[in-house]
Amino acid sequence: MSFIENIKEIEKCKSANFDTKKYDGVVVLPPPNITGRLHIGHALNAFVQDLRVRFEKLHGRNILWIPGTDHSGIATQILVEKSIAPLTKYDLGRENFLEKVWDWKEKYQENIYDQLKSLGLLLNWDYAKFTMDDDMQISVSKAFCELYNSGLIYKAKKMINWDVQLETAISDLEVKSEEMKGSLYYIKYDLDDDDLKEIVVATTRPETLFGDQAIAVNPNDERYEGMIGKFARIPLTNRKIKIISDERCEINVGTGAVKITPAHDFLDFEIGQDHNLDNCSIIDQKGMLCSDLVPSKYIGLDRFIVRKMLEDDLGDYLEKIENIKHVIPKGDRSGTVLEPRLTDQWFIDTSDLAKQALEALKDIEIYPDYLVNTYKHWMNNIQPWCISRQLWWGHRIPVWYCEGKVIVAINKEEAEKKALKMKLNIKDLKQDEDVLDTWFSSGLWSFTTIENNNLSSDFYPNDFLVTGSDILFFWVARMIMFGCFFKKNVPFKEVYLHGLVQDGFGKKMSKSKNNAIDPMEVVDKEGKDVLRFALLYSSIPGKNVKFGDKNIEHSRHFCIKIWNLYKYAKHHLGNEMNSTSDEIKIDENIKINHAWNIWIQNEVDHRIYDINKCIRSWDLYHAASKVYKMVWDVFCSWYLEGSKYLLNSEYKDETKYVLANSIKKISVCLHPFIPFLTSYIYKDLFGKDILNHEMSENSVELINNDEVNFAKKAIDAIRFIKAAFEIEKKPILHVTNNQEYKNMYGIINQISKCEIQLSENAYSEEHIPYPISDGFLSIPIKNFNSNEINIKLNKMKENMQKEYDMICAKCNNNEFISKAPQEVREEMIKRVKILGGDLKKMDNLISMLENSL
RNA sequence: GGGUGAUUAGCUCAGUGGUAGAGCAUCUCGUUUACACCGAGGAGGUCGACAGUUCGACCCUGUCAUCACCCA
Repeated sequence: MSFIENIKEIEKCKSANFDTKKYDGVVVLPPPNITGRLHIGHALNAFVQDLRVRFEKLHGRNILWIPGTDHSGIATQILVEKSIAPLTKYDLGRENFLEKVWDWKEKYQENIYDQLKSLGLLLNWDYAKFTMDDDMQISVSKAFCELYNSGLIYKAKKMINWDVQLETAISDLEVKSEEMKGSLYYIKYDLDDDDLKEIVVATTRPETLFGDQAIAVNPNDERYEGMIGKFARIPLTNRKIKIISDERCEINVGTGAVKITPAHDFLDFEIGQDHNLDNCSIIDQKGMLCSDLVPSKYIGLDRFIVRKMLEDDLGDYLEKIENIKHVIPKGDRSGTVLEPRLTDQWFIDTSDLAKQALEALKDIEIYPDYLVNTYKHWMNNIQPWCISRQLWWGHRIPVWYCEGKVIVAINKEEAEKKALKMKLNIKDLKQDEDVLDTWFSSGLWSFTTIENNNLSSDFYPNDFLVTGSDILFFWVARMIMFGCFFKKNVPFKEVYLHGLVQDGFGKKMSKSKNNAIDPMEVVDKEGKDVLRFALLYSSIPGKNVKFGDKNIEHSRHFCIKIWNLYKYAKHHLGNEMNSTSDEIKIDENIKINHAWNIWIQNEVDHRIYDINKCIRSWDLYHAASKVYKMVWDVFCSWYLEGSKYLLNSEYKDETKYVLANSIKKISVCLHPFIPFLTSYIYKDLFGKDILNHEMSENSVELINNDEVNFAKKAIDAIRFIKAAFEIEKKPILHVTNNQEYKNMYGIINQISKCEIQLSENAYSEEHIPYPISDGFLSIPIKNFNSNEINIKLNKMKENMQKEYDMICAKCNNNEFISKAPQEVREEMIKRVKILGGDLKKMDNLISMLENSL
């Protein structure tokens, strides 16, 4: 059976049991939208959390990990509207349309849940929540009322960014500025009292000229000194507008004179307020021209069409058109050019919330930490948050209107009660048509999930939050603001923000570019563990994740390596299986004597401790790469190879113990990264569920092991010589060393495939003596090309000499001697001694070879 | 315009005030013993540029260049 077949079988097994009545903490899954399928970013996000949940479990903490989905107002509504085409939502009416959305929700929520389940996560499905569940909706209404009663929510007529395609207001965060090519139109306005004089205004939006209320110039602009206070006439309609002066008008832009259309531009609005100008709107919610200020031929036409028409219609009034590049605000979801509009909207006054959210930083660890600055910067420049949306799908704003009065209540019954108290006619009670920004309910997620699952309030704050760095402001910041306001405490103790998953070349994954990797396809083809390790091993903190087939291949190779490690262990430990329980019996009291075994136990313990430290600080890339090194480079390439000798020696029993015990520890350490494979290995070898294992957590110092160092250096040297000189397959290694490292000869022999002989004299005509620290290797060579060897040896000597000279120069530098720390000086002196000795040996070797020619 | 980060091997990226690292790719050699989905070895780098601090800088500090992201 191939590895893939094996792992597919293994992954079919249910993950080890994790049923517990008692939880020590709560973590929430960032709820995916119900818009479709999971993408690779969801997989990364889920794996990171699952890693930590398993890690904590292995350290004795049971974390309740709560799944859920998000109703995602705008995105879902767009999709459902598309799905009912050619009908429109207006054809169905609000109630019928919403029924369609709920059908959609049922279908896609199940889809998403199935996909999450196929990733093999420790989510507890009994606690799953949807942002629009009845109880969650009540929580949202309550939160709205509380904020309203505290004076933090208010309704106001303000300039907001309006999406003409979606026909709704959006928040500042949903605006994406894009640099585009555009035109600057220079338009002449006749002066009212003097037909011969004119004022030229530069604008990028000529179609708004019908809504002009003034022309502004800078008070310091000498060109227009005499014109301030006079009147000009709008071309085509001849309406009179005043020429005003305002410092916000930039002298160097265009002609220095700008038209002021308070209803259609943020700055114009401000200027208009200060100069008591009217706010006549001439563009409707669809981006069409309206209002009786507009000539009838343009009414009902799109703003861009009118712009084009005006290029002709303005005739002589249009002085010139200049090509420019400028920044255009576009809707994040729809991609259409946004229209600043003056409308009634609900806002949250964020200034106090932001203050608390900044103070809260002392109670939250943000990883990677440089994002703290980004967070602070945003909080310090925060604006009121527009929370109302002119959509149908979402949390309906819990506000009722009755006989001109405003009633804020958690539901209709409460609103009626209040209306009756106010002696109003409840027949006139009408709820606000708008819904809330999706992020409003998301902002409450950290505690509404706890409360609506009837969990103890002790579970707040959550242990941690893992999410994408792209929603730091949308979600993380809002959760912190809301957490501090509603619960008087931060929502979570730690936040880990991972990057976006991009393709192997750093490009955004998208269906149109055909570079998207579907996590479900990878799971089908490669297995959950392979996808998981591939993603974890690619996610460098603070960077976007570059992810391609190479990453998957690398991960697959690693999983196969582990599989083969297991096969080796099974083969050598197999006969130690207890026939009844089918598990390896480990004698805990066995005495470990051989240096190779002593070394690996210490090495593994030390590395595991180090890896755990990385995991705790959310440095998963380094944790994964250290895991990789421990398994491949240390355990398989060194220890395992040596154990092949030991398992046939007098050290057989202790070696079996060390092999089994190390694999046990390594499996547990690996488990959060590669759960299915390790569960299987652990269960098969040790007969228990891996998640019931408890890791010990002592800091372990690396102990220097001279014997092992000697063996490794000897093996390195033999390998080098063998490769460099292409000597015969089984050379004899003469060791002039004393008996100190005798125990290592078997291992050296096993790994380097050399025969070991003790020899008093390293120098003889058939041998190349090669210096290794604390001894000599004497390697016999025959049929060698002496010229080639000479070149190689001299090159080696050159390198040694270079290093020797450098260190000598350092040691002879008085300033170095007097200023460098003692340990560095000692290190240099030690190295100069060793290098000096090696150089002498090398010299001897070279001259000996030359003499023998 | 403001902010944050980056610039290291052909590619993707780690890294540390004291001799420059990994994976992939490339080249050479090697399949009897967990693994060719493997093992051994080689080649390949003025660590973006210029100053400064330091006994010593790829690392710290400044300036500049280029790139990326975020906010206007």
